[in-house]
Amino acid sequence: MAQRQMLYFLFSVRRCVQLPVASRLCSSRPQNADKAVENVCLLESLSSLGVDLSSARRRQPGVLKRALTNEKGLARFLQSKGADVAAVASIISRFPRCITRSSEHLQERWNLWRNIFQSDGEMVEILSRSPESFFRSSDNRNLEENITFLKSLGITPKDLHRLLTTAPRTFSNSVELNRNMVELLQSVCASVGGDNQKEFARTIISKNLYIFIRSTNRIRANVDFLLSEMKLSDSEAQVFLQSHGALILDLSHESLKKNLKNLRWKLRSLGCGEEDLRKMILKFSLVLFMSAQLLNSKLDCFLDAGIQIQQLILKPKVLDFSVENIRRRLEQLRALGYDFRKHGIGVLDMSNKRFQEKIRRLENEL
DNA sequence: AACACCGGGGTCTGCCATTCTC
DNA sequence: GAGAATGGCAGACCCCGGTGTT
Repeated sequence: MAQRQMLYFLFSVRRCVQLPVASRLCSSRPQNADKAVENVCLLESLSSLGVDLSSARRRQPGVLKRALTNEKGLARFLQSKGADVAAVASIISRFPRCITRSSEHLQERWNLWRNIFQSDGEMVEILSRSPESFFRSSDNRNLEENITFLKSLGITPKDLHRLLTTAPRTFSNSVELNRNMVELLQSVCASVGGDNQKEFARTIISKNLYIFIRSTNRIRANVDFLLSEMKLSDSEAQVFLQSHGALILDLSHESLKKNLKNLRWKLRSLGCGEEDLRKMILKFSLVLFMSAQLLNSKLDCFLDAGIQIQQLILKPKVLDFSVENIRRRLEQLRALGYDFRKHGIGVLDMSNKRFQEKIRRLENEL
């Protein structure tokens, strides 16, 4: 008991609480010899929780050598929040360092996240999905500052929730990293003549929830590339970046270059020029998101069905649907003798429900 | 009623390399 | 020097329906 009180004292004076409270002190060897050796008691304890030791060892071998850990406390904590035994085992197996967090630390971090979520269950779901996002950093002050910072940008509670749900890693980034990203976005805004930098950044974040888990280098490279390749005017650039263009920034720089190169090549081979390329991208930026192979196979589906490339350039949104969906629809329309030259391709740009209704109407007309 | 325009919603981790800290 | 903390990367859409117009 005295030992435990001593531990309590030690933890309370540390800035980043990492040590366990109600943990096992089981070390059968002297300190020095212990260094390179796994803690047998810990291994047994983890096994009893159903942890996949080989997975844990492969990911973070150092954790298995620690004398002090809090796996039991962690398990109790997570179970009290609604996680089942299998979920706890899976979390530890995938991010073993989580067992080095004290119960107080866990409670505090949980509370900080919980302010943004609706329920514990929702959080358990995210933690099970991505244990690393929650546990990788032990800095609760940084987490708090992050939330304050993100709120200060004017991000709505709804978007904050979406951000934490979709890209939970954002909240484990250092505030500096996140701030750098916002500053980059604001400088981009200024460089394209925008006057409301805050609004600009907020819009891009809301459109692209993954932005904070990308590097500023990537975003900068992609923005520079897109603006110079597409020769956009300031106002075009502002609109583009604040709509679907925001999503394109996610791509690895190499993929973006590759995809644009392919699209340019494909259009040229069909007799189109730079203006057609620009038109297509501005109308439906996500055309750049598609891999060369996927894009080409979709375009070929349409062309093979007798649709003109100019029709696709004017209505590129039809490329948004999956190849299977496109094939199915084209087949249904072919069976009905649908004439795209006469009726256009708008029929292909509908939700499935609406499309099937349209097919029924066409059948009745026959 | 049928169509066109438009924007929204879901989705993303697990690993490696480097830097920091003790 | 070991382990912890942090930054960065690969991978590469699809679908729905509200609403205004004709």
